[in-house]
Amino acid sequence: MGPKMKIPVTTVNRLSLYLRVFSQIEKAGNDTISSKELAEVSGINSAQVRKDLAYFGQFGRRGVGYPVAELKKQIRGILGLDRDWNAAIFGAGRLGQALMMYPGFGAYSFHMVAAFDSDPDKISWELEGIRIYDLADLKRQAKDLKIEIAILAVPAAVAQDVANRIVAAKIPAILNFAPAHLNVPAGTMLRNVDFASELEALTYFLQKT
Amino acid sequence: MGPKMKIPVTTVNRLSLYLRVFSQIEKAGNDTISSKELAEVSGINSAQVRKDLAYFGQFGRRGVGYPVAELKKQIRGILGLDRDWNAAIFGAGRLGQALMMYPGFGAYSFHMVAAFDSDPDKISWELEGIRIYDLADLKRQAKDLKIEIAILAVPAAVAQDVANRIVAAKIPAILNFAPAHLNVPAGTMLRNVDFASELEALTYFLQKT
DNA sequence: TTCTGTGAATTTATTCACAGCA
DNA sequence: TGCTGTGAATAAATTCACAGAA
Repeated sequence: MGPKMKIPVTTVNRLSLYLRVFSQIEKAGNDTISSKELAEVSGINSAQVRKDLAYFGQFGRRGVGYPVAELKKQIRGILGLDRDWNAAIFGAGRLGQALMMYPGFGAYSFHMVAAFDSDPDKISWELEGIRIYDLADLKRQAKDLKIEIAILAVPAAVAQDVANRIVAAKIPAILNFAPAHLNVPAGTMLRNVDFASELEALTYFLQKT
Repeated sequence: MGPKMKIPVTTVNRLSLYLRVFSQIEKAGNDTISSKELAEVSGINSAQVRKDLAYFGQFGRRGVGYPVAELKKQIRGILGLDRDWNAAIFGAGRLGQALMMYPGFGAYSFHMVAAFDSDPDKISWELEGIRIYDLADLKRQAKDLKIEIAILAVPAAVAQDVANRIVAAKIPAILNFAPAHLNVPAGTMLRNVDFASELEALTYFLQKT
């Protein structure tokens, strides 16, 4: 399968699901896993699993399955997790602070290099070894600290404005936690983590019971 | 369009997006909005917007557009946000505590009635007026407090176990914040909020720049 | 005219089903 | 035999394109 082939976004999302599943079943000790087994624990069709993996190479062996350790390493490589990424938190309010302390980030391949806020009472503080900078200094710090990912945890009302500054500072990716819809130019990567939206989908389906 | 028609999940997700967009543009003052305008700010095709809304009724007027206030009310009703939902947090660690304090929940239609943990140092505490109960008491409290939504913020390693207890306590919906893949029976609604997974998708696309 | 509501066409994603390798 | 890798079939979601109401 050629390296130029276009990969569906849904496939990329499932690759991280497979990583989760691996860390959950790894103890089980088998050093290979079949697409059928991986599919069952993931709640996905087995042909889908094979197709997802086949986009990136021939990792499996017919009659045997996939070597777990090797496959895990491959997926991490595909997702770009074989190196560290510099991230910064925007908004040092409650959510931002909780995210600064969240052990999950460090545990994966993310290095939290800074936080930004515009509240003078917060600026220059440090939390979990992460310094809080003035948002007004963003352009300089983004360059000096080589920030690659912006984690946006500001109130919805100012989210678009802060996003604009992030774009202007040439940070190429934003993970948005604010319950707001952001418009960013094509060159900027954007993903949303919207609790409220997920809850709203839950209540829609709950209603129909 | 008949009420028996099956609604795509993607449509339900977009309905909450439209609500976000409304609260962002409401100040602009116009009392109607066209599918084209709504599509533009939402980053969606205008036929998609019309189709999404048409699943639930004929809310628009040809040549005019959709009445904003009315449409907003309709969407809230469709999503089940015209009444309150009792939710409880599972896991009173850092993430759980941050979620307990998160103003967003109350602001929408969610009422946080309890938290659960199994750490004796945390049990019986209260945070933001939310009492922390012993996880062992879940079955009784779930019934007494009429918990309808479980917000899971425990470590990944115990997430499946706590999810099993939630299912056993007959709570019909789970919003999972743990970076773990959960298996739940068909009668239980499950949605995942996985920061790490979103970051991993970002790095995949960042790599290719 | 403008803009909705919606069938038809298209694109994208998932699942089937099987040839071929270990 | 057991399982991958992958074309072909199917299903689902999106977009086009236009008839018809205001």
